Amino acid sequence: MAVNQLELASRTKTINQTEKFGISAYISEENNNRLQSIMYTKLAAAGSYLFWDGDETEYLYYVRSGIIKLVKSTEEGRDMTMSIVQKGDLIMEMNGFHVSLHNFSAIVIEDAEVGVIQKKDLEILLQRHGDFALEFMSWMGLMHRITQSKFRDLLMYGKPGALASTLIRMCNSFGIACEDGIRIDLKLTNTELAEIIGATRESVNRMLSELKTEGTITVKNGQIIVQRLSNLKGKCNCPSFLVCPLEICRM
Amino acid sequence: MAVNQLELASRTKTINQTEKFGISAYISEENNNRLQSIMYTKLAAAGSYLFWDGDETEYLYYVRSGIIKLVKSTEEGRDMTMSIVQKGDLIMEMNGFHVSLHNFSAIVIEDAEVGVIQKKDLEILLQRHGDFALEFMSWMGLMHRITQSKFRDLLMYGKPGALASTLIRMCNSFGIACEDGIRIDLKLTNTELAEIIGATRESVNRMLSELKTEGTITVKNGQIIVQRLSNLKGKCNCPSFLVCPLEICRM
DNA sequence: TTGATAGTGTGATATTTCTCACAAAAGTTC
DNA sequence: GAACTTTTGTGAGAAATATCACACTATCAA
Repeated sequence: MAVNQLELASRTKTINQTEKFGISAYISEENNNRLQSIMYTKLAAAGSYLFWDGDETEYLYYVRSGIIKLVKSTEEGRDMTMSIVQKGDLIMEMNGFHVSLHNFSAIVIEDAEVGVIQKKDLEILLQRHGDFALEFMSWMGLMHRITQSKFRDLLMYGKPGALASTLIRMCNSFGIACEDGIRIDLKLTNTELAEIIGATRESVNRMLSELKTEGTITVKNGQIIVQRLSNLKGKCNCPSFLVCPLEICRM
Repeated sequence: MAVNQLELASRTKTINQTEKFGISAYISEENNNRLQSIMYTKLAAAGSYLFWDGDETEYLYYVRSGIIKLVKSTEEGRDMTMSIVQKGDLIMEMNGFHVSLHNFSAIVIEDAEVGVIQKKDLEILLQRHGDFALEFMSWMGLMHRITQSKFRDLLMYGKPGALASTLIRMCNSFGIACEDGIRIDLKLTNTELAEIIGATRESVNRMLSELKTEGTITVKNGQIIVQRLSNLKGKCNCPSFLVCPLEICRM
């Protein structure tokens, strides 16, 4: 049985592609233009780094296209992916406008075009336009809530729950409705998935196998298609989508 | 061997008690006064709730005294403590100034006096005073970074690492220098500790026993005294405190 | 001071997750 | 399309963590 139509409509990015995405959905047209006006464009090839863990937080990055992952590395070489961002997302990591250091690296995983914003320029803009500052704060608050709900899911329901939560979020952020269900339009290896949920590649592999035999997911051309979203929801205690605000349930 | 003096000085709340604490350390005297001016005082007894998961996010709470924990409950009755806040902390959970719902409950664990702030009043204040808005954003950014680093620690180094990280953070937030080391001035049961790190009471109990026999910690009057902070740091890959900004390593 | 209640300590066992080892499959390059 | 390289799949065993059961200790209120 496929996912019901209401879910498809609300849960996938297809309908959103014609609409506003990322931070622009949270700020006015005018303020969005202001924000755009202080960026300069930079192209970043897959595999390159926008910044490294420990660099100064001098700039913010507005993602125009491509995919970028935010990764914390440990000395022992185990990486943890904090977030995966795309078109419309703003990469910002700073406590204020004074000097501080990045806590993770930004690795481009699909060729990207980003708008680079000088912290100082943003500060001037925010100070001058009170309404922009408020909108920006709203967005910051939302990002914080996403982080909280994400990590809560990763901690509370074991690795299968963590994987299920991640797959649901990927549906909401990268999903495209298709006849079989929701296709996650993002190619990740099992190792990359493991780094998101804090598990080993082998565990992820076994869990995915089980989801396949259950009929919850299927894989086509290396992309995961979620056939039974409700199965995933059950594994991570995701309440009915009326209660769980979609804007928070994302990567 | 006790903790070295430099560490003691920087890592405990003793020196900070005469200084600014919580959000007031991040905003100017003038803006702090503005913030105080829109609060009304409320007393909340231990055991009471400031708000419940699912309530509308109508107010913010500035903690003047007492201790409050922010808890997410699941249907199966397993709770997870997201944060423990104290004097100077601001409890805020909102994506912007429109209607939204709390994602966790705020439970008073030591009699508290809080300043209640109407979301609408704060909005006016922030819009009117651009410098306040910037300071407020700095603080929001910092809170987000604390959340990220906390959950990262909870996920990456197993339960012993999660416990070690939590104990270090408790030293920084509630620690008082004493002759044996750092006394954590907060009484938590093993169950409460378990709810912070996402483990069972029994696991916490066994891990604490081991820390005791190692000589890393000791318990006096129901409070934990950390005797060898470096032992804890080793367990959660905490880099030297010159690299890890203290403002981020807190509860 | 005595129950009642809440919290701690600990063994035995089950379950989850990781580790290691290696084979099979898929993707890339020349 | 042969030779690499990367990724996936899987078994066996080890390690970490949870579960259950119950005794013990501390705290508190009458």
